[in-house]
Order: sequence, then structure tokens, then C-alpha cells
Amino acid sequence: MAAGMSDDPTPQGLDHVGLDLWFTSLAWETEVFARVERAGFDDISLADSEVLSAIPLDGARLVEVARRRRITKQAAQERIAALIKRGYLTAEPDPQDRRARILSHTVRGRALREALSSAKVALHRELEERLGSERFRDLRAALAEAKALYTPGA
Amino acid sequence: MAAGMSDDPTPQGLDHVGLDLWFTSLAWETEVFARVERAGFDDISLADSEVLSAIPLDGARLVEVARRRRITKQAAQERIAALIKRGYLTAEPDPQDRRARILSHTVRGRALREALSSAKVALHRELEERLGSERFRDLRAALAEAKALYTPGA
DNA sequence: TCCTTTGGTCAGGTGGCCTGACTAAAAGCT
DNA sequence: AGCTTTTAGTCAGGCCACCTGACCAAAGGA
Repeated sequence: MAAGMSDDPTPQGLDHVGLDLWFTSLAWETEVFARVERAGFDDISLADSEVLSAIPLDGARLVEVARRRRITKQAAQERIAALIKRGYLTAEPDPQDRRARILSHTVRGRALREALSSAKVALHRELEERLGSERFRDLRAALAEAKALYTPGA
Repeated sequence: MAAGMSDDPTPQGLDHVGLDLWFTSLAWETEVFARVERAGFDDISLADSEVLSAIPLDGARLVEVARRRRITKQAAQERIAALIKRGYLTAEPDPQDRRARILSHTVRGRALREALSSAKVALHRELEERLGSERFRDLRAALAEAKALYTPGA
């Protein structure tokens, strides 16, 4: 990349709430992962993290994970295999059902799960502090109304 | 799918502004595409639409599109090829530069561009009406603050 | 002129999904 | 008991939207 290029090559483009929503949502997600990475987890993708978070502390089966995440069991299987390979999950045979495997978190898996949820809780609280509880409540209410407005079939 | 399954298999899960942002943003995007589809464009993906919208009315080169969309020129090329194949774009040689091709919208391409931007403008206005201009302004301000809060490096 | 930069293409790879076809165990029926 | 259907999981292959690396030909400067 050459130095000295102009900063903003294309200021042209619509300005609308859709972009506000999109960029804010993106910033949230990016910051969650930045914090989780700082907590020592740098080998995890968004999809991985969502699958990991979908497994409760007392374990779950593959098909349950797929249902919760609303993906196919094949897709769930891929994420789960990756999480097992990286040491976040373990799979043990279910004594009640010889077809099934019970997926549970390893110690590191629980730590990651905790890092994810505490990063989210922290960001939530930080925004609440920044805006004050009234504006924060207004924000969430407005978002809920927007979501409802943009979801005609429900 | 079997009938009579319970509606919400997993009410368990964090509730935070991140989800509000994510779902609202998703609802916006979904509704934009629903309207564009209703306007007669059903063969277009989000990535396609963003590339199409990145080309100004007086045309652009492939590398410009790639820069604006912040993707590689190879990725831009794929989207552009798809848009040309579907009749939304044309490519003509640049008389000033024999390496370059000038990409411009076809009539249908301009129509799609218009459908996209007018759907967005409509959704923007509808939310403003629903919330009233004061709450709407507050929403956008709060989103801007949230985005800034979650973007530490800037 | 030579050499670097620029516009674009080709080949191959990855992540995160998908459908379809299949096996084996469990559950329901008669 | 037997037979059928459902359920848990696997295998194979494909798609989309990106990516890196290697390249070519034209343009533009020293």
C-alpha cells in the first residue's frame, strides 16, 4: 500500500439508521472478541463461540446444539469437531442411549464460555453507565420497537 | 418436522443489548431485501447488492469497487461477474486506459440500485414516524455513542 | 529507456453453511 | 415377539463469499 493516500476515497453513500444499527452491532461483536482474545482465547471463531455457548453446563447432544443454533446437525458437527480438536469440548458415550454422545465443556471450555458471557455482560453494563439508566432503557425500547416494525410477519 | 413440538425449546441464554442490536440490525436487513424482492428482484444476494451500490451512476473500475467495499479485487471480480451475467452491469473498455474496463449499470441495474436505496430510505422514515423525531434522534445518538464506546482504537 | 506501479486475471484454498443418502439404535405398534 | 418409524449421528459432495499467491500487460515516472 502506498503512503499518503487520501483518507476517505468515497464519502458518497446513503446515511440511514440501518447503517447505525449495522456498525454498532459490528462494533459490539468486535469488542466482545477483542476482550475474549485478551483473556487468552485467540483460536475461536464467532460460529465456534456460539456453538460452545449453546451447550449448557450439564452437557448436551449434537442434535440439541443444532436445534438451538438453528443449523443442520452436519454444520453443528463441524463446529463441535473443531471445538473438540482445540480442547474446548469432550464427547462421551451416553450410557442411556448407545447412539448418542454427550458433549461437555472441558475446563478450558468452561473458561471460554465464562469469558464470552462476562465480556458481553461487561459491555452491556458499560453502555448502561455511559448512557445512564434512562437513556439506556429508552435505547433498548426503541430497538425493540424497530425490530417489531421491521418484522412484519410476526 | 413433527407437529406439536414445544414452542421454545431453550429459553436459557443471556439477555443483553448486543442481542438487541444484532436482531434489530438483522430485521432491518431482512426487510430491505423483502421489499426489494417484492419490487421484482429476487436473484440478488447481500454481497451482490453492496457491490452494485458501490458503483456510482457514472461508472467505476473494478479496483475502485474493491477499495470501496474493502474486499480484494478478486472477490470484487466474482460479484461483478455475477452481476454482469444477471444483466445488472455492463463492462466496456476504457478508451483512456487499455488495461481498464468501465463498469456501469444497465437499466435494470439502475432500477435495482434505486429499489435498494428507496427501501432503505423508506425504512428509515417509517421508524422515524413510529418513534417520533425526538426519540428517533435519541436512538441515533445513543447508537453513535455505543459505537464509539465499543470502538476503543478510534 | 528501464523500472515500478497499476488494472485485471488465473489457480487454488478456507470457513461456515447446505442437501442427500446412509447406518444403527431406540421407541411405538399390533 | 416382530415390524415399522423415529431419532442420533456420519459420510460425501456442493455453494457462497471471501482469501493469498503468482502472474501479465499497460501506464507512468526517473
